[in-house]
Amino acid sequence: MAEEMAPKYDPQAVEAGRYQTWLDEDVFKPSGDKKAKPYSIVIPPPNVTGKLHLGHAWDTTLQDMIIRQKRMQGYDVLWLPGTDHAGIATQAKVEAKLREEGITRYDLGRDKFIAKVWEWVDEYEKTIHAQWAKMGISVDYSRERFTLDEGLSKAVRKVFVDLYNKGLIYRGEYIINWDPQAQTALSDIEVIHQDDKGAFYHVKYPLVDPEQTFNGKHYIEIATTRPETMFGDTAVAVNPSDERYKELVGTEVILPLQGRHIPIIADQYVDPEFGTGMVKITPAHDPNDFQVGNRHDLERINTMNPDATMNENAGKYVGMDRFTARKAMVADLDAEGLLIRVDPIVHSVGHSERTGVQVEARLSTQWFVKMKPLAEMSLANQKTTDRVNFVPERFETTWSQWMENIHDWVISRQLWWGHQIPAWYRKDTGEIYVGMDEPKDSENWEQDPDVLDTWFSSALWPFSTMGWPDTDSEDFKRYFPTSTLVTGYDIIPFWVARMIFQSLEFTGKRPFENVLIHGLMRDEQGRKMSKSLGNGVDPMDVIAKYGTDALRWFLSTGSTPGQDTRFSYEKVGAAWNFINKIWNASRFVIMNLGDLKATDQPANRDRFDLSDRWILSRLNSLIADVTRLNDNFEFGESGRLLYNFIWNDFCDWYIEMSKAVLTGDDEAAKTAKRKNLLYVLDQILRLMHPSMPFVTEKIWLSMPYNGKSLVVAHYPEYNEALADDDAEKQMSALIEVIRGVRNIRTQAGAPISKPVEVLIKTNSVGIKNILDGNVEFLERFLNPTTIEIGPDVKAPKLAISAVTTDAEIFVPLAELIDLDEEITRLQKENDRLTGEIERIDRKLGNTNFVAKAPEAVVAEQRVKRADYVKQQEATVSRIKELHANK
RNA sequence: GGAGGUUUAGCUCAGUUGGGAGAGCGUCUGCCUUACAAGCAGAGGGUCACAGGUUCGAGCCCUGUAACCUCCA
Repeated sequence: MAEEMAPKYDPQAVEAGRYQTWLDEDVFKPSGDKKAKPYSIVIPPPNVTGKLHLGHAWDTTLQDMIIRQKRMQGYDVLWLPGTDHAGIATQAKVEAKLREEGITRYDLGRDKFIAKVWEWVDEYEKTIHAQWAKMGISVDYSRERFTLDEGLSKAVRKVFVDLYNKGLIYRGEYIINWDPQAQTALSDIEVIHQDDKGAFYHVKYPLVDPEQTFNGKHYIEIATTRPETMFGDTAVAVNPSDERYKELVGTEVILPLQGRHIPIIADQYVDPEFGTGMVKITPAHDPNDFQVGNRHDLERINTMNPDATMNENAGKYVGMDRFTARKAMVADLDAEGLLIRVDPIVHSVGHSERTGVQVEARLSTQWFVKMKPLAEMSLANQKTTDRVNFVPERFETTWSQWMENIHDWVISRQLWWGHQIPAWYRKDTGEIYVGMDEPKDSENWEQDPDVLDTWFSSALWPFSTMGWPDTDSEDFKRYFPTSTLVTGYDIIPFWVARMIFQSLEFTGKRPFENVLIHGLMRDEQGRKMSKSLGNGVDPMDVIAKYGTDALRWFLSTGSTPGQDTRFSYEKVGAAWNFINKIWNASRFVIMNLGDLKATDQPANRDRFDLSDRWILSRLNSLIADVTRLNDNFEFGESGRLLYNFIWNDFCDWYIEMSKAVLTGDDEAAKTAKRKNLLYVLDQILRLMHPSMPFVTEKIWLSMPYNGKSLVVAHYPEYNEALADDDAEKQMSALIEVIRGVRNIRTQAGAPISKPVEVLIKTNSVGIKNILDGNVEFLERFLNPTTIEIGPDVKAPKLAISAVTTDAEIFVPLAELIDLDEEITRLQKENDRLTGEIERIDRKLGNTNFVAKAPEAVVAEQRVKRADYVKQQEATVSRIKELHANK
């Protein structure tokens, strides 16, 4: 039964309770239809203790659009949701919370601490679920996964053990990125480089040999940005080809403040152009120096504790924080006359992605994945038919370049929250055991206390969530490999790349056929949204203001694939306006259905008027275009087409024209019109449902149907029988005439409420027939006193005119017309037409153009020319007449 | 240093195998026309960053330059 619709779209009223109804109706689960093709997506799992931001909202909206359309198209659709334990981020949060209570994780101990984190997880998971519900995403909750689930943890252990046994995971001492606040190792991509203010400290390193001088001095000059690591220096290096320092190589200097004798060595690594061309080598505190140290067999002296305070190797500076120690040492160098000068510089400094503190290069024993073989395999796979399609394509370059320059992946993290590394060390011998389960004589072994990098488990997400390593599991067989993955470009190395190589390595297949990459959501000024700037926008606030559908429409159509987008409430407001337009168009249709019984078919063709044939033809090509564009993930383009069709074709023309019929007294025509209005609206709602599910469902259910839910209704399909070029041409002619008269009215300052006489002179039988056949529409749109149409229509002496392709329009407005003004206007029009004709003549006069351009293009120019000429002739003769009347 | 992106109307952005550039918002004018005034009907507004090249023809393809942004080293 059609219920009364409010005159204004109210998202709160529309959305209330709807999501729960969908869940109750269980429409988000796969159909399980074995004859249908499967289509699957796994959600990029958000941090379980985080909150969804606009980036998530964007990401999930795109996925939901794809999923809802595929579901309506009859695919057996699975969208699998889940969350990520986010090791370092989550642990940092809980530790911060504990700090407020004045305790540390060590006070609690590992087991109690982890229990505490689980409490948090349970609480925060609810937030994410509530947000997903608000967003309206059609995921299958019965398959929801968490990266620390038993099944997924088993997958993690299996992958670790297998890679270890294949020699692709190893443990070793290496210089790694160290977060001194979280006190854990970080992988290279968890380090954010940013330009910081620092200084080059020029320091004297005295020569050991009392007889030796260099440039007449008894010392050499070393420039360093990190004097606090000085106590770890084990050499000074110069470039072997640097003539200036050749004589020094092989001699020794005295390490200032410390007194140790260290050698001067030659190594390619040193850039002679940079600084003084001499660098101190500190193998335990710099990754490059570490490499130099390996080449020259230098001692590695670690001078810092894990919390970045100085250790006993730093002499009297022991216990000082690294930055305090820097100041103290510089002051002491100065006091001893060893500081030459301090040059301020801006240089790139690594910071922890999570805690923001300056990262230390630290020597330690960690677990690594040997990346080269995995990277090579991934790159090779892109040359096969099992390749991953990056959309847009250019992101494949981002990925492949990263894979080509790959470094080994540090996977151990000195955290408690995560997958504990399945490696055990024998207490007495130190022997290493790696396995799925702990050794039988577990009392003799101790498990590695560290956990794995979170990305190690998310890399398995597309298949671990499907039941792997149980390769016989139904979901794994049916829905893996997945169809499409949707994520931002910022996460390509972290996640996309790792899913690809882990999937290829362990399942022999790509994890997904397509990876759709979107950009970043920026603020109104184009800045990245960030906590520190405080410019983040909570999607829930946007929804409270404009509704989910408006936010979704903005997110899904407001951007180009791969491109960043600026958020603004104004844009969401525009989306609201559009939905309000749909709402009101629907309101009009539903209010005018009369006693029309349930139908989802158009009227019989023999009852069609021109506007019916036209709108159905337009709708039909819209369906083809939207389907094609969406299949290519071009949602912005398809959105524009939908917007234009609904607002311009459907609302401005079709509905307006329908009023002529609906207010008439031909009952059969009325019924046909009602059916067609309902049909087109129904198709529109189906097309719009994937991007704005709430409002379309609400409207659809208030139509005289027996439909259960749009979620599982059929998506429109192109129907050859509805294509009608003839109707589209005729309608264009009709619209042209109506616009012509409207233009005249504006020029004359004659509002629509003032009836005017309309004269249309045309020699074209076709045009006359169209106009005669649709005179009811002309009357409705033009408010004429009389309309005269034909070849013999006489141009009135005083009238404003307009010229269309095959007709001249006159509106006699003796009292309103300013002859000179009208002549000037027509003269301008004449000039424009002259210009157009000249331009075309230049083209057609070019023999190369006529010879080489496609025939259709040449023909089109000829048609255009003929049209312009006709219009010009009419304009010129009109000017003459007006002159004659002066 | 390497790679990628961006540069189109006042603002934010589209522009689908090259065939005289569009939208939203804003501006101006006129309308409370029975779905919508958050609306309707009109209008104005652009040497498509710059310089070359290819082509009958370039916003689109090629080369170079500039500015801004991002990633990597």
